[in-house]
Amino acid sequence: MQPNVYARDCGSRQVLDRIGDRWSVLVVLILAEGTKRYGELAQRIEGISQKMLTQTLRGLERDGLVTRTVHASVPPRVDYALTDLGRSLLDLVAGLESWATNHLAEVEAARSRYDAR
Amino acid sequence: MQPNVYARDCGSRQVLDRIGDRWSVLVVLILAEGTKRYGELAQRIEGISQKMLTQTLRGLERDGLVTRTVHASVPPRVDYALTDLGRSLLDLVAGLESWATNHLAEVEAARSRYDAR
DNA sequence: CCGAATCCGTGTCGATACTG
DNA sequence: CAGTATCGACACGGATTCGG
Repeated sequence: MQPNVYARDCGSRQVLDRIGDRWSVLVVLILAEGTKRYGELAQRIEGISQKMLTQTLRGLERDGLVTRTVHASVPPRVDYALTDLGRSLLDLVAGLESWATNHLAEVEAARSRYDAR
Repeated sequence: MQPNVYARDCGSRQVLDRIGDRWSVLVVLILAEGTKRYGELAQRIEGISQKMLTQTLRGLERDGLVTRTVHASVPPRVDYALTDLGRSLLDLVAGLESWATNHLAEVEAARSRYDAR
């Protein structure tokens, strides 16, 4: 039987949670361009704290979606890149991004209507 | 210019957040089958609290993804259904579900490797 | 200098109990 | 049946500090 996302204890829930994570999607989208340094990720994603960026990257690394490479140099340098598994997510997250941008106006209109009610 | 999901104050961030919401995805997937009552949603989604189900449905309604219909009867009856906008999300969330189920094994393997490290 | 770890205020989540 | 109210626990986020 297929994993069931509606079941409480099915791991597929946790997988969905990671995909759904607000920061994970943005990190994956940027890493789609290629290997990036920690600092570049921090700059590109406005509003993310160092703590959450580190935590997000750790989670993605743990789930096998990104690799983390530490270069022993001064100044220190840490590179992140997508794994094959991570790249298999690209179409999906790119779809999310384009849906969000394409339907933003409709959603905002619906919100105005709801709030004015 | 297109909305930029990386910008802090762009509404597309909020749209992404709703799509990414752990419960929203599950609710939308079930409503894909057709109109559902509050109670049926609560039963189908294991582990969701009444509070979060209500909150999730309100959010989806506010964003114009779901309609809420109250029937003045005893016992009360409230129906939820997807709007056209909500249906436009179906392919995407179905894709998320299938990715999660299809790659669950790989993710769990990666986690074991990481945790054993 | 860049990246990670720590402390702490705050908001959000979940469980339980209660109401129209 | 379909919510609302309340409260404790936990996770988030910011600022600061540490470490290579």
